[in-house]
This record gives sequence, C-alpha cells and structure tokens, in this order.
Amino acid sequence: MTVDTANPENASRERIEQTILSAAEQVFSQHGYRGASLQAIADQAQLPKANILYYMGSKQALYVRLLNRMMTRWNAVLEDIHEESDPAQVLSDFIRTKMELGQRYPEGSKLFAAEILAGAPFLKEYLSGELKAWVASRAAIIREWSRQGKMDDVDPRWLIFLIWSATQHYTEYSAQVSGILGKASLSEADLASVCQFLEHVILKGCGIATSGHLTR
Amino acid sequence: MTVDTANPENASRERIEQTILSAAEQVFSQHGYRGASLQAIADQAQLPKANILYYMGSKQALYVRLLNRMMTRWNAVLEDIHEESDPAQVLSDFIRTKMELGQRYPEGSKLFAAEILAGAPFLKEYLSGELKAWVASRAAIIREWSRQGKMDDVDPRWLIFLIWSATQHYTEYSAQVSGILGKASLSEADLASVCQFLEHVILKGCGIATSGHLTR
DNA sequence: GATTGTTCTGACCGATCGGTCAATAATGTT
DNA sequence: AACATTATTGACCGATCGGTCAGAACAATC
Repeated sequence: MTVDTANPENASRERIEQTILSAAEQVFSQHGYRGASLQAIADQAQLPKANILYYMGSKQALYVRLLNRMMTRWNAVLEDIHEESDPAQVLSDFIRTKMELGQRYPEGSKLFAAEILAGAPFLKEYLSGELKAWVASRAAIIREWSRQGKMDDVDPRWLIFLIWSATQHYTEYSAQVSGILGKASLSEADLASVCQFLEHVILKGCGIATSGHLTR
Repeated sequence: MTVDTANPENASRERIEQTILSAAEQVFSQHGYRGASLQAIADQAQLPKANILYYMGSKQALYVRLLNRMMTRWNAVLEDIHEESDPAQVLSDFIRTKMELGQRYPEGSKLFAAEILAGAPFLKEYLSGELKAWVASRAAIIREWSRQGKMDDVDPRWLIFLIWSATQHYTEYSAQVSGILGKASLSEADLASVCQFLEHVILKGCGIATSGHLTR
C-alpha cells in the first residue's frame, strides 16, 4: 500500500473517520447496538451507507471501536488520582472529574450506559478485568483511610458506585433531568451547584473533614 | 361483544397477556424500543408472532402499555410518603422504597432507563408533567425542613436526583456491578449493606440527626 | 499519457422488520 | 345441532436490515 495509515499526512481519511465515529456515537447512544441502523448513521454523517462500511468494515467493528474510544477517555481521566493525597481532595477531584467527563462526552457516556443496560455483551471482560482491578485498588486506599480514622468506616465499593451513579445521572438521564427542571439543558451554574452539593453531602456523609477553602 | 374485558371470569386472556407483557418487558429492557423485535418477544413468550399482535395490536401499543404499567408501580410506591414525618424517617423510607422497587421490577426499571436514554420520546409529557409536579412538591417540603434547621441548606432537587440515581444504579447497572464485584447477583446481605450505607451517607451528609435506633 | 492503487457509491443480496389477512380451530350461546 | 364469536397461526406484504460487489471517479507514480 502507498498510504501509511499511521501517517498524519493523510488527514482526509482521519477527518472522515472522525465524522463517522461522531455520527455513530450519537445514533448508538440513543438506540443501542441493535436499535441503531447503518442507514441512520450514514444519514447523520451525510455519507452513503456503503461508505460507512468501507471505512469501518462492519457494524460491530464500528461499535467496538466506539466503546474502546470511550474506555480510553475513562482511563486517561481516572488515572491521575494519587493515593498520598488526603481523602477530601481525592474524592472531591473524583466527583469533579467524573462530572466533567460526562459533560464532555455525553454521547459516549450514554453509549456506555446502553451497553451496560443490554447486559454488557461487549464489555463483560473489561468490567470483570481492568475495571474490577481499578475499583479494588481504589477500595484498598479508601479502606486504609477508614482504618487511619480519616473517614467513617464505609464500604468503599458502595462509595465508588455512589459517586459514579450520582454524576452519571446528569448525562445519561439528561432527558429526565431537563424535563423535570423545565429547561432544555443545565447551565454552568447548575452544574457547579450540583458538584458543590455532591461534594458537601458525600464528604460530610463519609465523615471527611474538609480543609477550609476547598472550593476553588 | 359477549366477553367483558373487565370480567375476571376470563382468566385465560389475562394470563396470556401477562405472559406477553413479561416477555416484552425483558426484551425491551435489554434492547430498547427500536432494538427489540416482535419475533424476539414472541420467542420469549413461546407464542407465534401473530399472536402477540392479536393481543397487543402493535409494537408501539405494547411498549406504551409497559411504560404505563411501570409508571403505575412508581406512583403507588412513592405516594405514601407524608410530609409531617421527620426528615430522617422520610428520606430513609425513600431510599429503602426506591431500592426495593428496583429489585422487585428490574426489567421494568431498565425499560424506563432505556426510554430515558433514547430521549424519552414516549415519556416527555409525563416527565415535565406529573413527575415534575411530584418533584416540586417534595422539594418544597425539603426546603421547609432546611428553613426550620432540621437539615442543611441543600438544593432539594439535587438531593432527590441523588437518591434516585444511587438506588437505580444497582438495578440498571447490575451488569457492571456484578462484573466488578465478581458475583452474578447481589445477595440480600449486600443489598441491606448498600441501603445502610446510603442512609448513613445521605442523612449525615445532609446534616440530618438520626434518632438512635433507626435501623429496624 | 498510461498505469496503478485508493476512494467512492448505486445496485443488489438474503434475512428480518412490523404488520395484515384469510383460513382454521376452539368456544360459547341458543 | 346450528350458529356466532373469539382465538390461533401460517403465509404473505412492502420496507428495511447488514453486508457485498462491480465499476466509476480520483489521485499518485512512472
């Protein structure tokens, strides 16, 4: 072949692929793997259906690629939490980071949610492998904090799930949230308010002392 | 017509309809409205496809009926929370009730989640109507509690969303939860532990004093 | 300008989609 | 027994599904 796929020279292919991925993310996130059709994705991307398959190979390959992309975003963000920091700072960062992730990639987050709802057919291994290990390592740190009396003796796993669910809610249930609040989308002020609320309740609820001027 | 549809005599029709509804709830909850096929529902119910349509009319009618059934369950459970009780009791009940609802109707809960994920095309009015009003009324009560100094001055809406999301997580993300915990399903003890954790963190986090022997 | 490789896409494939219908079977009702 | 109603279901409909493919359009190399 004359064209190197890893060659940044060929920007055309890269641009088209991003267009397709973006369109596919929207459709898959709304209707799940089965409910999404290549035709709908093609329409969204404003490309012929055959073109989608030319670049992505198959529906499944496209879907898996989207999942991997979202997982990469996850890992990149969640990695930089250090154990030496104090609980208040770490959990506070965790909440903010998770919240921002959902706001930055709403379609990707919904895609992930739909995959889990369907029983995680493509993510089974990831959940019981990488992610399980990640939870276990964080849980160990939290448990140590409890042992040192830095916080209440709560089950770390439930705490992690609590932060996940509470933050995810605002992206995956955005239709419900905006319906109830009576506004099409949450403002920056709303999101900041939510963040502050979650920090307050979760830190206080876990008996973690906040060191004065925590909020930036 | 000779057969009264509201007649409990005709148990056959009722039994078949329940079979279909149950099968459809499973399929719809996994794959969403678009992703579910009548054939898959028919297979699940072990009935010919034409029979499904004979009893339910259309795919959409079947889906809407399932949504309404789930909404009825919601209303029935959430109605019996009284404003005169103390915050600790009410919120504690709220958490437990919500948790039990998800455990009792996992498929229905997932069905609801899938509908919201898809943008709530069939539930838009319900969300911005009934449910919005319900939230507003509860929010008013919570705000009053804050004013009376019974709890911290938190945004009631975020508190309600927090309880919703935290409890729903264990039914709608069951695939993720069980994958990470390394067990097929949560035991009764696990669920009790989660309930206790949520009560502890949320009540304490909102500055609500628990009156001693709260846990039964 | 001829050659070669890549990109693009309309036309098409068998399978499945939601839904209709006519024929048959079962069940009352008189 | 005769009749009317309801229940059941295989066969079928046009539309759409994911995917294939041949060939046109395009670009790069010689």
